[in-house]
Amino acid sequence: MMARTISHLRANIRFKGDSFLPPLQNPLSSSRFSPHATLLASLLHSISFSNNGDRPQSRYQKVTNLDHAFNLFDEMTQRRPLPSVVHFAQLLNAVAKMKHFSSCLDLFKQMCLIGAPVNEYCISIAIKCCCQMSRTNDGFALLASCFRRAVVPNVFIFNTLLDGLVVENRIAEAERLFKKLIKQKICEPNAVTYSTMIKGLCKFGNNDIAIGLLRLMDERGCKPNTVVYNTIIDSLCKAKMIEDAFKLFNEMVFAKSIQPDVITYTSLIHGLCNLCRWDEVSKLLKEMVEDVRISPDIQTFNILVDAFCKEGRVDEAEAVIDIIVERGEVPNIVTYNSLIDGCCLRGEMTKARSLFDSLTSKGLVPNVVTYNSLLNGYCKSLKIEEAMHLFHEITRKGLKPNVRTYNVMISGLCREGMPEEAKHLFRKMGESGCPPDGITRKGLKPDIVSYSAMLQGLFRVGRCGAARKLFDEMRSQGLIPNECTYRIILAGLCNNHQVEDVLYLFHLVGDSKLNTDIQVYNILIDGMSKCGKLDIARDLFQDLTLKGLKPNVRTYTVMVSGLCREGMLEEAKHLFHRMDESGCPPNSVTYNVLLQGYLKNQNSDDVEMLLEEMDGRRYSVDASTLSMLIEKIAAGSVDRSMLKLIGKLVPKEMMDTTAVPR
DNA sequence: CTAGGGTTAG
Repeated sequence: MMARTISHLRANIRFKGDSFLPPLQNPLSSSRFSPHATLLASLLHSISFSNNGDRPQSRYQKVTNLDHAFNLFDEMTQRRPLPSVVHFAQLLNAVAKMKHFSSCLDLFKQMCLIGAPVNEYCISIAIKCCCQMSRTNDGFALLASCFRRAVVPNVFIFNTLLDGLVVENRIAEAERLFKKLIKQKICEPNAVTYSTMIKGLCKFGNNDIAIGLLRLMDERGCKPNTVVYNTIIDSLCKAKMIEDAFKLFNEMVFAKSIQPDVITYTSLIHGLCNLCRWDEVSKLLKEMVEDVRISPDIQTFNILVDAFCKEGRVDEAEAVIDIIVERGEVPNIVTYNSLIDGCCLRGEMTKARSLFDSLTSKGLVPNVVTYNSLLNGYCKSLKIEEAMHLFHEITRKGLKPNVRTYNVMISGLCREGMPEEAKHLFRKMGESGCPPDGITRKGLKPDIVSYSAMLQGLFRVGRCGAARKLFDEMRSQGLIPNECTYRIILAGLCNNHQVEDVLYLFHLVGDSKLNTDIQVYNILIDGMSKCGKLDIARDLFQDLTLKGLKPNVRTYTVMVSGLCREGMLEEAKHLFHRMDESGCPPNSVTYNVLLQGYLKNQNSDDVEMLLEEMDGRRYSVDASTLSMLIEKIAAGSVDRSMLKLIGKLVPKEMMDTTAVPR
């Protein structure tokens, strides 16, 4: 009766609590906070609080710091008779919950040493610690000790080990263990076993097999639950297979009557955000809020904040943060990291910096993600000094730079033509050892992105030999070059006039996926014509259509540029006119390229016509075109009467820095 | 009393 009253009350409160959320058609015209709503909110809070007061915790469960835990453990081991295994287990669990996995293992080993009682619960905690530290093999060694102690391992232990294998990406072994449990009837998998195995399959993109396993568990009499469905739905969303995700969602809700929860909705909303399907995001958000059992939480809102930031709508993201606060939730570091990253991506470093500086006053501590966004922003804004300064601050603050941190710095230094400094960091990242807390973490290893950035830097300063050596080193590390590496190498070789090597590599790769990319052709066409091999560039341009590739604006532009370079103005003009017909209209860059071609070849009438067209399309001249125009006017090869028109084509920002003759 | 699902970065 009481339970029914509470749940009824809760439902009502949740329902009225909807007024906290703005109308969903426009999530940003936020409704103000009514006093009534405040009252309901505090009531809701008190209800969820009183429900929570289960059982008092024992002194072993209450341990909150490591010293305390060790002292208590020492005291326990002095007692005779020894305390019960339950108390030891509670202490172990408390230490594990604090994420002091290796300390927890030390305590477990000591227990074994002094002959304290050890049951399968203690062993499962110890195994959990091994797995959490990516030392699943040690977990299996502990499993062996189960057999020696005549302790029968239970399904908890196997689930933990299975998860350890999945965490370490040892998917084949996970599958083997899973099958062995069933075939040898070691223990019957439960829903957790299935969801863990399904998570592993999803992690490797085997969504179909994961769905197969979902069917299998049902057939074997293990009812799928929300977690199992959520795991697959999220994986489908991440693979942009949103229709399949919704198919499963409908099956779960309507055919199986399994309740979706906040995680189900959050996954789907995230998937829709990634596809920019905003109407459906609103619809789902509305559906979620109208279901009295479900309410969006901070993670749901963080996804919305991030989505707005990625759309470049930082103002709207900030409005979502206001809504979070109005609803009585607390924005966390993830919320602000998205916001800071959004500013950095738009080059708004002053705002990013002031957000960063305001974190402390909000009780938030920047983490390595925060720093990486700022580093990236500073590097892209060519403020390498500021980035370097911040990079050193990371370790000073007791944080550990990760591979991304290093990669951002490496590419930033390379972009500035400082490959030596980049290489220093590149070598340094491998040396990072164990942090002082004794938790063993793997040292950082340069990954494919680190190598690619480094290669780009070496090519930039013309050090092809060093690039070649680094490429071989990368291969010897077992790193497979990806499409990005491939493009960097092609462009690098082109820029250094290594024509034969480029063509050799291109033909070596043949018709593989790498060469069915228009970007590759753009690099090659541009590269070949810059190396004076216009005939090869032309062949490539002919070739790409045969391979089923569609030239884009860049393709046409580099081709026009190549033709202009060789003074083949008629052909350039012809190609230029073909662009509109091909549904690929020239952009500002194309116009500038052709204009420079005309200017170099003293084609005054065409210059005027092109300038008029640019004005009509609201395009502007770039800095190098402008200086060439000025030069030609000074030399008298372009008529001064065009100055007025030219003035219209100079963007405002350039007016301040460039002297335009009057 | 232990085990499984959703958010941020190049």
